[in-house]
Amino acid sequence: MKYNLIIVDDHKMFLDGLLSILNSENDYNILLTAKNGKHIAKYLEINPDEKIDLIITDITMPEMDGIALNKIVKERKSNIKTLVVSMHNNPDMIDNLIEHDVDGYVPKNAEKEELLKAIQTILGGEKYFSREIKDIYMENKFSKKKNEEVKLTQREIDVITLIAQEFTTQEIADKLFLSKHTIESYRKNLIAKLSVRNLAGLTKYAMKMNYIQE
Amino acid sequence: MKYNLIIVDDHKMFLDGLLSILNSENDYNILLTAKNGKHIAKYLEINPDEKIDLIITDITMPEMDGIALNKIVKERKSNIKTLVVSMHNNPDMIDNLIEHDVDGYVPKNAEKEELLKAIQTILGGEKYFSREIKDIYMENKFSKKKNEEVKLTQREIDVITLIAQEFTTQEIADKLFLSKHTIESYRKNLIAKLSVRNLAGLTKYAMKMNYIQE
DNA sequence: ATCAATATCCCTGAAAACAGGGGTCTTTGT
DNA sequence: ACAAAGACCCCTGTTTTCAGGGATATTGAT
Repeated sequence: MKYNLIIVDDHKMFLDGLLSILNSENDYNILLTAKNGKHIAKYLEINPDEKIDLIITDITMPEMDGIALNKIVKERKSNIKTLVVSMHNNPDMIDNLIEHDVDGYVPKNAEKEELLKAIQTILGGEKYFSREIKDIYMENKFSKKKNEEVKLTQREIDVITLIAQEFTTQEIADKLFLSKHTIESYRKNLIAKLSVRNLAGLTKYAMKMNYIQE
Repeated sequence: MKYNLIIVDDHKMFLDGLLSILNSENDYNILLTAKNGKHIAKYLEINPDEKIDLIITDITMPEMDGIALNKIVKERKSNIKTLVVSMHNNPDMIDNLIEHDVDGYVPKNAEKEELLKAIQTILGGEKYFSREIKDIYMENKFSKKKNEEVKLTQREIDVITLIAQEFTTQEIADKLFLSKHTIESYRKNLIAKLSVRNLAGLTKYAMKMNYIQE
């Protein structure tokens, strides 16, 4: 009996690569491929009883990315394993995935052999993370300890986002229906919390955290 | 007689994808694959007389990226065609490639058929760019006209870099052995030139231009 | 030789940011 | 039930930014 796999990736050529690797193995049956997580989420909803063993997914995809997909799968269908194959090694993404019980993570520049090993390991019930990914995860956890878990409230995120979008204090106050003084307080707290010196530091933080895109 | 191709990409799995696509065609002989442009540049140097028809390359790679590789190939071996296959659609990268006579550009999310068409077109002596890439290129040229080529002097780059690194005006003045007033003038000019509103805008520009990494 | 671009410096006044305090009220967890 | 955390507001005084005008000296290209 073959394992049923689903592959999600918005890069056609990469998909072809994965397919050619997996088709040369006999144990895997590719149920479905898709360009984004939304298709898969829908599919799982419509076919609740189908036996699906593993979903292999990229991270950056239009509409619904791999982070969101993994979250949904683990919340609704925790018996389905998930393996992320991505070229991104953003520590926060990795952290998010691991917190949401992803079963494995292999970078896209990994050897074919490692990918197959990851799949086998995961289907065997264990987790598989590439050395590189483990290192990034640990490094991140370690340095987070030093920074003493800087966590912003939603309101603070609102304010820092607007600051990074080049709005003045008064404009932000108007937008949020708050007093100018309140915004000044938030800015002051943000600068202290994030250990930066001024607007430039706040802006960089906002970019790093993807509060703004530009 | 087969065409001799070289493929450069640091993502093993993607390489496998390309190989499986191209091996199923009979016209192509894959001479060599590599993980970065440096290997290829070396290879071309050592084997100056080998008949090479086309180099297919990614853009982001360690050591020597696709931009640099294309430049070198076109400068030293202009008879070798180059095709970029990348998921990046940064207008400046595309612009750079086209200025340096790249023969084609196909995004990684293109269909297999489009890739093959691109290769055939290029080997036939014409250029091939995906609709998407052409659009980005034209859009960029068009909007550049509007923005009237914002070009910063080296000194301005120095100043904006330090600003984005969170230094105060006085600190920047000290570092550059200039008066505080001079830095203020530079900042004023930068804000005008770049059509931004404040430090946040300057910081974002500096990041976009890679003046700072963080 | 000359002209444009660049680099440098200065001033004023208004607006904004910043440091460092103060506070109330509501929500949330235990 | 009560403490902690968050959201919200205010004040004073200093520093910095920003818009708007200047100016001069050097350099590079035509």
